[in-house]
Amino acid sequence: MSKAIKGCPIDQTIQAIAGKWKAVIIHVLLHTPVCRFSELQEKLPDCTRRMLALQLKKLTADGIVKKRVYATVPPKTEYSLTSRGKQLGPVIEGMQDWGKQG
Amino acid sequence: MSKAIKGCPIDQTIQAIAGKWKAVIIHVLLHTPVCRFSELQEKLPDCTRRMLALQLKKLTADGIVKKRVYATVPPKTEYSLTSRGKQLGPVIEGMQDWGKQG
DNA sequence: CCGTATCCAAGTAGATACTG
DNA sequence: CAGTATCTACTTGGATACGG
Repeated sequence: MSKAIKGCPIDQTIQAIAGKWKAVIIHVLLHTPVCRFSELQEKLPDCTRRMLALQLKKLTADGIVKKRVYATVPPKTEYSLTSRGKQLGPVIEGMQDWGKQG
Repeated sequence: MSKAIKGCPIDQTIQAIAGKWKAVIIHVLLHTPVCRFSELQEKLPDCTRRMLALQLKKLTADGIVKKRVYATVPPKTEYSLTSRGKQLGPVIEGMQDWGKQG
């Protein structure tokens, strides 16, 4: 999302969870700690495969989500939150609560 | 930000605070409850007048910020959080904390 | 099953100049 | 002082088709 604001912690966080899907993906992973790609798809039916893969990549790059790949046939991957990712729990739940009151 | 995800509270919240500036504007207003336009400019030197005005408009439309205009010369406006806006406090502070650890 | 590639529409952000 | 207008560049998100 364009450029970061220098020395602004909030902006760091915004960049990490911004976009249409990242926060909801984290929310799913908070309640389902280990998730396969197809599970995430089922839980987020409005998110295309492309967007899901893209956002998971960003989340992984930011150290929020970790990915485990099993070299099996058919392939299998599991996504889960890192400890840093889990620390976003209160923020995400707070967003959930606020949204429910809207 | 494109279209809302049906029946998803988190998405509501994301849409309300997304973008490069809205969350930091709210943060300023949490610590300086009543702010003139020029005060906000001073506190957010990297935000152009245009962006500041735009985001304040969205925040006002979403019922997070309220605006008070004094019909004086020179003109004077004051921005503050609505009660609904203040309820975002914990979320915004949580984002601040998480970002500081990054 | 788990993605990537390509293409396109829409939104977001910045620079700059102008106004009541 | 507190905005708006215009013009442009970049980013995001969706549809669809293809690949390991």
